[in-house]
Amino acid sequence: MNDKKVKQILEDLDVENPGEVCPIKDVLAEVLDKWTMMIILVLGKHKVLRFADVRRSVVGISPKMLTKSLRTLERDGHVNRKVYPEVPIRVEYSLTEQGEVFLKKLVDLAAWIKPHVPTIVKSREQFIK
Amino acid sequence: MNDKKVKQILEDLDVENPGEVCPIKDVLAEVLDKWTMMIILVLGKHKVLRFADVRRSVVGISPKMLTKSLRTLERDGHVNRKVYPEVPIRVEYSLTEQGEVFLKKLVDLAAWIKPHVPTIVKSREQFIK
DNA sequence: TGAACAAGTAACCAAATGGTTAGTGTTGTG
DNA sequence: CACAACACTAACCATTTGGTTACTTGTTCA
Repeated sequence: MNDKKVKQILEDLDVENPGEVCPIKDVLAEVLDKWTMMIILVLGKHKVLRFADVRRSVVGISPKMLTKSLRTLERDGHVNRKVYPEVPIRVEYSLTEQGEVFLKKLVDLAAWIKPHVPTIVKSREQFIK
Repeated sequence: MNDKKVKQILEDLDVENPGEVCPIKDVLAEVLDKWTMMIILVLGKHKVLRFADVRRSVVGISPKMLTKSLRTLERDGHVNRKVYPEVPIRVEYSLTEQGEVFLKKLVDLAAWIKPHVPTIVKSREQFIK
């Protein structure tokens, strides 16, 4: 591994600067959150979904967390929120271009980690105490 | 984006299987945890560190979280823990080969996300309410 | 004799996280 | 005329998370 690159990233992530807000860590943490990740993935698959659709697709999510996660994704520019002021109201969610980029990275990450998982599971089983 | 691949990952991540334990999500979540990530990075930079060294390098971490994170990393096979039964006791931590692989991926991920951060920060500022 | 050291561990506590349930307002349907 | 549909929001509460502080253990050094 390239030491210079590691050192650079350590600086970028502000490991030695206590108390500082690090936007890189922040953006990463938010996009890699359990529910957020799932929402990006289902929006990647279905392209356009209404609130209730996402709720059905992401099994187990509560309306509270769904709203919260969608707002964060919207705020960070990963998701479009389009409101149709009909009655009953209709709201459609979809990935932005930036959201698509993140989707791609998430899929890559999951695909990359997949073959490592059996080894790790084995390592866990052998770990006593 | 390749729809087949997204569909495959959605299946791998068990989005539609409620209550199931998904090892991929699990392994990802543990390695991407705030403190765990920092520990992998400082071990990548310094190669071998004692408990107190890691504590100094990862500014702000409490001994409780340090122990917990190191145990998880050891359990998952990312970190070696070598005990020298001297007095006072000496314990050295270093990355395993697998840990080095994860380090590389973490650095790649951070490096990749870095140029996206200013756009996201701007998007946040423009987001009202 | 007793303080210091290393690598934790134990006990306690505050804060954050997130689930559940009920409610909002309007309109089309049985 | 009551109820379902939709996209949330508010209030409440249980659980989880993680920080702080003090303690352990055996030997060496002052």
